[in-house]
Amino acid sequence: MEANKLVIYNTLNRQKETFSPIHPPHVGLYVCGPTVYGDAHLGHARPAITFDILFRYLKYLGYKVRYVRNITDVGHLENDADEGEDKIAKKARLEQLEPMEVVQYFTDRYHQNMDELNVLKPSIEPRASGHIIEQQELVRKIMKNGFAYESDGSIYFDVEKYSQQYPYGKLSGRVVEELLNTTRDLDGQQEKKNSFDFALWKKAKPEHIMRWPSEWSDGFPGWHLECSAMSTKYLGESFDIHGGGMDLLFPHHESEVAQSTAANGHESVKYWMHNNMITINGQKMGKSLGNFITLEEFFSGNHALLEKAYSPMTVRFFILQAHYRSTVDFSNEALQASEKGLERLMQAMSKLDSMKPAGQSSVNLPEILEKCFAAMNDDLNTPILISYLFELVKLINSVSDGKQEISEADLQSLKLNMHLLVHDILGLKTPSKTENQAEDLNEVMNLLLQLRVDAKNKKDWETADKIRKELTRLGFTIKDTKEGFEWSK
RNA sequence: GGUCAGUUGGCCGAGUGGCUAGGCAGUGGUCUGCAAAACCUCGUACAGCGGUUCGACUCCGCUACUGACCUCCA
Repeated sequence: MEANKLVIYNTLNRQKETFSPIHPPHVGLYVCGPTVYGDAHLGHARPAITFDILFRYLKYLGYKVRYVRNITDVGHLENDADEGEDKIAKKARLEQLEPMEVVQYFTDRYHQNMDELNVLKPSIEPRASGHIIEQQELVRKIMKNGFAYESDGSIYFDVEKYSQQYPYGKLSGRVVEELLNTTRDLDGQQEKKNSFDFALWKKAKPEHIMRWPSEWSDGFPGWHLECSAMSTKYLGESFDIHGGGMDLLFPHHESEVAQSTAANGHESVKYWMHNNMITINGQKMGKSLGNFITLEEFFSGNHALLEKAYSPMTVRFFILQAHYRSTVDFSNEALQASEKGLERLMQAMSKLDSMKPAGQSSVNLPEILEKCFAAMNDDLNTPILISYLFELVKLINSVSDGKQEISEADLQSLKLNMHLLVHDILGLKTPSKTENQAEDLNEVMNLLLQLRVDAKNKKDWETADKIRKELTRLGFTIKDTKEGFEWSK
């Protein structure tokens, strides 16, 4: 197919490269998923949607994709007074819940948000807590290869030793010597040989609830280990694409590279892809900054910074209107611009079916369509794709108005490709109105019956009777009351 | 402080060594009983200062500003 035309930006080499899978037609894709100890916010939507587009597009190109996106439900130290305490455990204790109860709750909420955003489910969604054995196995492997050491029940990765043999920092562009001077104090510092060494296995403190037995200590896996262990388990020692947010580049992904290389003797990932951040007032939207707006709040409009509610599709479209490697700044004005643009696009989509072919096409449709796919092939340039879609919107509207013509063959192609591009590849759908339908019907019925009351007041019996008769014919029961009216169906 | 990005018209946001991004808002029209929608039209923006070039918003350098990472964070 056109598979060989896809070009993606590989963080590893800081340049665009032609995508060529290791074992065509199969593609292995791993993306860092959420840490489920809080509601997903707008920032979480970005990688989910970015890699959803990649997943969809790769499938369109004919690849057989195995998409793995993990759920992080264990580990990750918290950098505050409760030094060394597991995030999940802390939240659980505060709320008097079982850790797994918290995990379940937020995982379900995350899934619901993703469904609303029309993000396809990954092929496998492994949990870190379900892969402790694999992670321990990986620790042993790294130790056996001599790149880790034990210190008071914890196992640390020996960055210095590793860097003598392999280039530590090649992904994020760090230099080991510089790291020496720039690393802050962390828990367990005194146990490490070097401040930049990172934990593979951490001994649990007494108050730490989530813990597993091991030959080193009762503890929990290190902060970066789960992705290495699970990607290897489901995609193999070498796989095609690893994605995630730019903020994970260092130290998370750098450490993954080191772990995999230390364990296997070679790197595991061919293409690293990183989405940029969503900013709010020019600053990163993030948990630690406390300036985030949850997806739930976007959908309901229930947040001080939101002028109104924004539908999941508006949020999705908003994100797709920027390239995934650019930051995108949140504002009500920008959201509302997206909302209106999306509406125009979707209205054109609904006109497609009633379009009539006539004569010769007044535009070069194949050329525009070619540009659409060229945009996708160019590192998933969705904003460019969308700009061409709006050209097609103009075409659809003009043909519908009888101001332009389209040939039979082009019309078929237009329908097919608009559907493909808008629904299948961009994953945009017409918002479901079912929830509002009952309310809408109520409004419409009240309006109609009020008109009937007005007619009765004017003794316009003909109009009043016509309304009742037609509604009755449609299966409604209309009852006049002293106060006005009642209706049922 | 180190590393890496970015600075585009009212807002958002692409891209390119010379030729229209696109959306939203705004202008003036067509259409229309009115309105809306749709379509057409208009706006000549690329942080500042140097340099390379026939020509730079696009390449190079410097300056300013903003941000990301260096610590959990998408």
